[in-house]
Amino acid sequence: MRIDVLDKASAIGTGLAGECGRRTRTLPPREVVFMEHDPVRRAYVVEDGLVMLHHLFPDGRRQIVDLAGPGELLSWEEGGHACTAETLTFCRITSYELTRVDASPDLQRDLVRRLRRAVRRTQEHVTLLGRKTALERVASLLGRLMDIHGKPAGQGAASIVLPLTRREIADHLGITQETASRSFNELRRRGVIGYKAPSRVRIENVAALALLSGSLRP
Amino acid sequence: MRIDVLDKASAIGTGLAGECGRRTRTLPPREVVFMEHDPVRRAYVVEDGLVMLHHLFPDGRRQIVDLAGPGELLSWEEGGHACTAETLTFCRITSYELTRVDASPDLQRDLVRRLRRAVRRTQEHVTLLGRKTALERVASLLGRLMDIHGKPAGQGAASIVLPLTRREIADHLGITQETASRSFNELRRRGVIGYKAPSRVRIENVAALALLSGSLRP
DNA sequence: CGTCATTTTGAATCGTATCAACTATCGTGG
DNA sequence: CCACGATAGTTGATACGATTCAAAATGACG
Repeated sequence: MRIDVLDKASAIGTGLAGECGRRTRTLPPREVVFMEHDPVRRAYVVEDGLVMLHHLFPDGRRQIVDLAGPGELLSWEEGGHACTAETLTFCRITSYELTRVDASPDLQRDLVRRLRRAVRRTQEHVTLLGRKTALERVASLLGRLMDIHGKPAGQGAASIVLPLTRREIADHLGITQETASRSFNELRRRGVIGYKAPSRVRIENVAALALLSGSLRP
Repeated sequence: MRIDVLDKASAIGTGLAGECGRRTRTLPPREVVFMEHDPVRRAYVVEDGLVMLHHLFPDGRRQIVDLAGPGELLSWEEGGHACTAETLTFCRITSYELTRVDASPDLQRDLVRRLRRAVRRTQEHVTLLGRKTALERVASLLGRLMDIHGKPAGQGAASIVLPLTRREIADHLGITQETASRSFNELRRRGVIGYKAPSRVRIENVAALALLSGSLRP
């Protein structure tokens, strides 16, 4: 069945390789976009869907360094890729040949804007990892996914489908899957969120969630 | 006395504001370059010295998000500054008016290269905060400061002067000052480093330090 | 409807934080 | 130049949040 999805995707896969080194691809969930250590030849922008950037330690520890949603730059580093990029949902990803980027000031300006946003996003994640509690981390992530993904569900509520497992959430937030699970349940116990299936979360109280995510005045 | 240094610096302070919105300033240690929430008007590159970027939580928690050494981009974010920048040593900092950056492709290319390095640096810090132990964090920081700052001291040894207090090191590494201090002493106990004054560290065994900093195959 | 992966829960343990001295260092003024 | 107070660093005892290990419960999917 995994194979089926892959084949289906390959069919859609080839985008129009039209002008100046731009390429758009559609990928199924759990597909590798590029691998750690690969040379960086293109800049990737997520048009639609959610992609994770992760780094694996030699001893098995894993850090999901960044999540990139629609409009966000996935990677445009110096030297080889420092992380592996993998889709979490069906994705449309546009990439630009780096040699061509230099030639087009307009394109460069656009990518720089996205790159600057990526810096800010990553810096914010640094403050999350450096100084937030487990509960604050989970609340922060839910807030971010809500902004990217969430559909309004009336009365200051919203619903989101989590495309990450508890394990992946943990590896993004610098905690363990058990702690992630306990934090979700704690948020539920407090009435901030609700869910029957672990991946279909309803934010019952958006304001409370924002408060719990730290970095907001109490 | 603090006043004296400031005055001295002000004297050196004004750089040649020559071509196209570039400005170079020399600042004494512990001087604010720009403040959180200030609008971003310039891109800053550290020519010489060490600068920290830090973010303050409303409840007093602090995260030192980044350290920028010679040749490294300090800030060029979207929107207002997310962090305050403060010198740790005497610094020479060049900044470029953003409106002029757009106009000069050469300058833009140069800054983009530095910006891409900043992303990688910050991503590496994410993995440090997400998945490393206190000892690994301190070892990693010493390794980085050695690369920036360190002077060879024979037989695979090096000496560095730490321009950060234990408290600042802790706020950079997502630990407490006590844990930072204990980690330093643990490294000393193991013979990896040595010091009499807390800020004048000698790396006795560079290879062992690299090994302890994690992310290296054992 | 059975199998496998994911999630949850519980209990014990561990690493780091916290709180509280104590010591060392440094800049300052007597 | 030395004594002083202030700041920074170290150390110890205890507490707590998160991890670890184990097992049960739930959910996804053929």
